[in-house]
Amino acid sequence: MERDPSTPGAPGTPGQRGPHPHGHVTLGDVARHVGVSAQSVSNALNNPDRVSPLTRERILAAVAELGYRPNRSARALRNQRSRLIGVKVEASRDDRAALLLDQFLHALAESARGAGCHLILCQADGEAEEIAAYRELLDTTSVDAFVLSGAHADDRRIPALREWGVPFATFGRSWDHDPDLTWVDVDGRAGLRAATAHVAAQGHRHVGHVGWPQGSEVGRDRRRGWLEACASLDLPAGAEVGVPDDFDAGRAAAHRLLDAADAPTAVVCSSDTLALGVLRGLSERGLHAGRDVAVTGFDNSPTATLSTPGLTSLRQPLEQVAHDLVAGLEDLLAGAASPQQSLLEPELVVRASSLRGPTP
Amino acid sequence: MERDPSTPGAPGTPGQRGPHPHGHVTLGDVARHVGVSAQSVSNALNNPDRVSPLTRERILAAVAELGYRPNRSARALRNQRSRLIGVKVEASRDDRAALLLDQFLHALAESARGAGCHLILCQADGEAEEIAAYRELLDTTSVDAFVLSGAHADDRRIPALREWGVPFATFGRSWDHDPDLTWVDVDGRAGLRAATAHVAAQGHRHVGHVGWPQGSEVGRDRRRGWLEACASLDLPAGAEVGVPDDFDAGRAAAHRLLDAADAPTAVVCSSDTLALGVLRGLSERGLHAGRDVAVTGFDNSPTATLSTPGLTSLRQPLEQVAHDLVAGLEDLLAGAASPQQSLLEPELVVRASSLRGPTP
DNA sequence: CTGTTAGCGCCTTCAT
DNA sequence: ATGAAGGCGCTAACAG
Repeated sequence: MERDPSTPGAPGTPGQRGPHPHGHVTLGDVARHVGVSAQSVSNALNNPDRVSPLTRERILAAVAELGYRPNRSARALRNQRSRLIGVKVEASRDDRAALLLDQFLHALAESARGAGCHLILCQADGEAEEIAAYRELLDTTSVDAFVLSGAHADDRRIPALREWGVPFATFGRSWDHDPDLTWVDVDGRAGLRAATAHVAAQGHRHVGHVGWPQGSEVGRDRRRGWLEACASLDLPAGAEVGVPDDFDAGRAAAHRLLDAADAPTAVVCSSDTLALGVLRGLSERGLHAGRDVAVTGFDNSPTATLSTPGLTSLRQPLEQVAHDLVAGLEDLLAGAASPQQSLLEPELVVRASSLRGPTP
Repeated sequence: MERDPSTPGAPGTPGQRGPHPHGHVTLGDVARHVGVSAQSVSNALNNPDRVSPLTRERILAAVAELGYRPNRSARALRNQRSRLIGVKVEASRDDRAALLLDQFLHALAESARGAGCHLILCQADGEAEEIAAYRELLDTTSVDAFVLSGAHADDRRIPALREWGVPFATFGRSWDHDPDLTWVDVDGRAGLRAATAHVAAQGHRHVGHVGWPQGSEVGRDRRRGWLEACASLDLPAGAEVGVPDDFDAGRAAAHRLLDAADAPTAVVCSSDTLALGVLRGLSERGLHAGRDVAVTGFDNSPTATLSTPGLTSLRQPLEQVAHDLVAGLEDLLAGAASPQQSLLEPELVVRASSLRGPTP
């Protein structure tokens, strides 16, 4: 239907846009049209100063007229550079990362385009599978570089890619102070400091925390932000619950915190998932988030907007993250000596769950 | 750092895996290692019967030993086929499509891998931008085919791609009964019939509907499912509200329905976004979803799991959608005469919002 | 059954 | 300033 391979190249066939069966305009077509060599066309486009201004003019006009675009495969073959960046997608889990993936991919695709690159996806569920998928893309010369998301301490992907000698940048730190790693991360510690300061500004003095301090540097880091803010604001040491990052754990955590003698009136959480669990926990006790207990999350996931009440959360600056990742890769590909590392502050998005006013 | 372009090919350099500066094993390397021509190696891999079993054996052994993988660019250049499928990602909107994007992409990447293909992303925000992005991928010979999501009536992308003669398949119908279109869609009408029957089975007789019947065939189709079920179950004609697909509209719709004299005791919605709005509307009136009023949504978005109470919803079989899309594209690329079209049933996922039991 | 030839479209190198 | 030659890695077509 859309294209019938059995009748390639019949002139006038839909999709026929040049003298070739496949309908693509090549360097040679432009050259013939102008009456110069293919080489001059290539130069006019890639080394403008190697060609006289006049011919350059004529060539560019022909390029525009014929709609010439360089063939990606030919260029990649010749230059040993595909202008493709490998990215993994994984099965959606109901956790923070998954909810943001589309926004992140969009931002990354946009930044890549700015660098003249495209994203190629690979699919993998475990770390081993992911490494294998990267290896395949690399062995088939499909990519110039990779962007890894969710880098963590003891990340096996990092030594693997490094050993292969392929440039890569990570969203998330490795937490081992590796000076040779190109990374971008969001400062969760600063984020929880901001959330804590915000609820304190609403008059709350007993600020509890729900997070997952074990097993993850990210969790420890966010918790540290809460602790630091409590200390610097002279709040009494708040209660905290450390749980895995899932909804029911957040729900249970809310009950545990509120059952205590010295129950907090505000709860800052290390993720939206946990915060939404806390919201449910509150509602199960007949309490209203915001009016009775302030609650904040982390990630500003779409869910945060849609929960009842709206969840105050910390927005990750994904556009900036994507931009810095691509810039870091460009540096690596250009042979930069020292890798870029950038730590970005999340932005507090205030909604009803942390405000005393009537629940809207 | 990860790779220093200024010292390519020093033997023993990380990333050095063959005799070439870039460290990739080529057909020629394998051929030399076995003592045959490059052509025979190619044949052993692509036309096994054109080579004697014994040499084939030896060649495959060498391929495995050296870790040969064909160079994607070279193969694409030679075959005029990139084995890349173009897919668009757009800025996340808080609507149904965006929340599912990552799941869909994952499923699609998985299916593509089964067909020996990869996904290449392009980024675009409006329809015009999207068409331009496709055009660029096509002109640079970057893709063999496209998968479009969210096809709708009067979709300008469809005639554009068709005119260019490039194979494509759409997630969503065009609704103009186009027999030449390869599409996969989820049967929203069947979905709303199922949701309506489910709440009826809970004893509800007054089943209202909140959807967006104007401006979208999808909305009209889903509404029709609700109407059909009411008719076939002998339920009295239920009240309905037609609104745009957003959270606040759902919230307002709940109030409008419940203010009426003959207020429904169950509300089936055409999207999770609307259903979540309805949940908030109920909670604002002090009503409990499930116990007081049954509510169902559509999409089974991550949010449905995390809302309070959990939202009964209709899960789209995205794995099957992805599989059928890729199968449809393979058919097109193989020159099939009649395009595949498949309509898949969503699966009702029951949670507390539609159950009379105590809100868990 | 195997090898040689040629060329996909592009760009670096080297003449002119 | 321009063009010719050659090759990136692969495979269809044709020898042998």
